[in-house]
Amino acid sequence: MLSYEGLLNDKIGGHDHHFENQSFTNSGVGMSMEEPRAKLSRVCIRTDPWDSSLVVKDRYEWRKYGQKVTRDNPSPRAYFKCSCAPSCPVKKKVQRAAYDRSILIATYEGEHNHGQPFSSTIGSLPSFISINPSGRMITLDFTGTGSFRPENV
DNA sequence: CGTCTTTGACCCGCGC
DNA sequence: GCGCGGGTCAAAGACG
Repeated sequence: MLSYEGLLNDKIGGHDHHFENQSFTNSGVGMSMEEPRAKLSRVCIRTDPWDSSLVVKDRYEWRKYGQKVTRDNPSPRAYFKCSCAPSCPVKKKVQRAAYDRSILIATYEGEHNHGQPFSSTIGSLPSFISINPSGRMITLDFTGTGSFRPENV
């Protein structure tokens, strides 16, 4: 499978930013100490800088539970939680790349406790960008894996 | 009616 | 001890 981390690493490594590994300190939230080490995955997604919403629809469903602007990035960072399962410890952080406002960096924290809502049996859906008729959000669906190219416009 | 998004405020941790 | 920053939760509103 594609190593998004590697790809992402290569891209970010060139510019180097404060997007390295975040100290996953289990503070404030008394979550189960099943997995002391959460899996961190970073994905680079190309999208439009005009996209007012950072709702990235991958193979899972996410529910945005917060948004904050950090000092490191002028762009707002969005926090997502897996809304597919009630006990999904997976969290996702999405933020626009500082070096390229047209690139979204999604940081996945943990693994899913349930199967994907979308059956990847077919796998005939490479990469698609679906813009909701409401025009309020843009959905990136790369169910096919590795179809998106963070480089070249 | 249910679901999801959005914004603000609050809390905690760390540093100095 | 105080300040800054980051992160999360909660409530309200909107839309399907």
